[in-house]
Amino acid sequence: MLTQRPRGTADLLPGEVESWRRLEDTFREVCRTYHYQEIRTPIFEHTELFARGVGETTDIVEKEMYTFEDHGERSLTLRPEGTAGVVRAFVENKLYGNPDLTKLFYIGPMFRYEKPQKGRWRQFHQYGVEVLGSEAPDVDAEVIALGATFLERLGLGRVQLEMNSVGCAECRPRHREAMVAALRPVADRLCADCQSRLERNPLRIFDCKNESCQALLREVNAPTVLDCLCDACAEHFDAVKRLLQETGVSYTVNPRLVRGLDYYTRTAWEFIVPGYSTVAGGGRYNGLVAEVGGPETPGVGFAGGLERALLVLQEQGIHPAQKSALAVYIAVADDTAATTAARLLQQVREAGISADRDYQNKGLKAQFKAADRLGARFVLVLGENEVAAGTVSVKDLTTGEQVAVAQDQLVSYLSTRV
RNA sequence: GUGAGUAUGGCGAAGUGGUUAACGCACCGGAUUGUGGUUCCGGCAUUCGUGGGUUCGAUUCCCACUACUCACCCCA
Repeated sequence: MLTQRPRGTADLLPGEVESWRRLEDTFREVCRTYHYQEIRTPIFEHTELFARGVGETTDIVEKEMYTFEDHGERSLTLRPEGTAGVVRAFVENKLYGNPDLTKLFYIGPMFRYEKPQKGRWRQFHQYGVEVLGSEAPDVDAEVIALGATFLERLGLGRVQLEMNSVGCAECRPRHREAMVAALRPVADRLCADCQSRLERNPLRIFDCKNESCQALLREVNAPTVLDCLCDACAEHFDAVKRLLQETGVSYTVNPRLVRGLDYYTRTAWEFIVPGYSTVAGGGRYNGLVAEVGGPETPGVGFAGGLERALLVLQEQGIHPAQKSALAVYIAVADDTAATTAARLLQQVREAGISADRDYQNKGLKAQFKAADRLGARFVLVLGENEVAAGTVSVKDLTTGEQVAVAQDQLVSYLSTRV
């Protein structure tokens, strides 16, 4: 236990961290061009915020939250997603007072108590954006375009955008009723999972992999949400689709697409890597700000998983970044050169050139091996001879050539060659 | 929460109810003087996830636990 990380967590070792940084840098850069600003909110919040915001009946709230009590007997929860905290910060800091739209992005760890498996962790990381203050379909389209641009720039390759509209407080209940009404009479012919879905989230039945359930849906001619959309929602959805077409973002409409959080209204979408899984998802949430106690404010956003994006990249054989190479390795051939070596090492480093040395009293041969292993470009050899002559032997490992350089010329010699 | 599989040195991976647990990679040392990447030679698990049990004897058989992996539910 002592030497074992908690289940569902991961150590990011040197060599992996570089890939993460590249992804984060790319996301920040895309957000900059879309003019979104970074926000950092706490990793834990009052439990109530997620219960209310994400939805009491969602799986996240029902069984996946990391909840604990602090010494003041407050119930706190490690954030399972990013939107609730951002919306809370928006309300608490009265960002709604800003005459402009609030356009934010974030990157950080999220926590869900789940059984870990491929691409699924208890501590995982999401990048995401939220726009607060506009109902315009143009904003939905912008947020989607931002996500598509990011995934494309990452090099994820074939990513599909699936779109749906889940309606609003007016049309959604209507659809639910219609579906339940259609399926209730034949409920006993649904699989066990779908029978519980019928009560909890009928829309999910469309997602069932069981062919008999699909056949039953066709048989009773079950309506999709899109069939039940009110005029305003239908119009909004049409506008979003039209805008995507005009900006060159391709998509498919999937009337069976559902999202796991209660707060979504109208537009919902997922970015899917075919044959693998969803790498990002989002939607509009017009009721959430009011739900957590702020003024009626529409919002829209999306979030994606860093681990999943990285996994897809890895499976495609793309290794975004590697460990940084070392420019200079100082090899000490003789104890009498130790202080000179320390001095030169410091000078080289101060000149902005990466440099390292042996601290394990290795033989010269072993020091060369180490330099080679570390990918060093130059090895500086210092021994009795060099100290006596006031020089340093500089060997270029890529060519094998070695020259003597005056110690006081070393930095300028290296600067022009590194 | 449900189901299945796996668990041997830093990594990968063979293997057997019984004196010294293959091999590969990595690592360390050497092949005469202060020089790497190739080659050659040598070294490197009193120990087979943890705890019980069966047995004269178990790393190999049984049980429990833990962890990991995969799938389902759901999701990033």
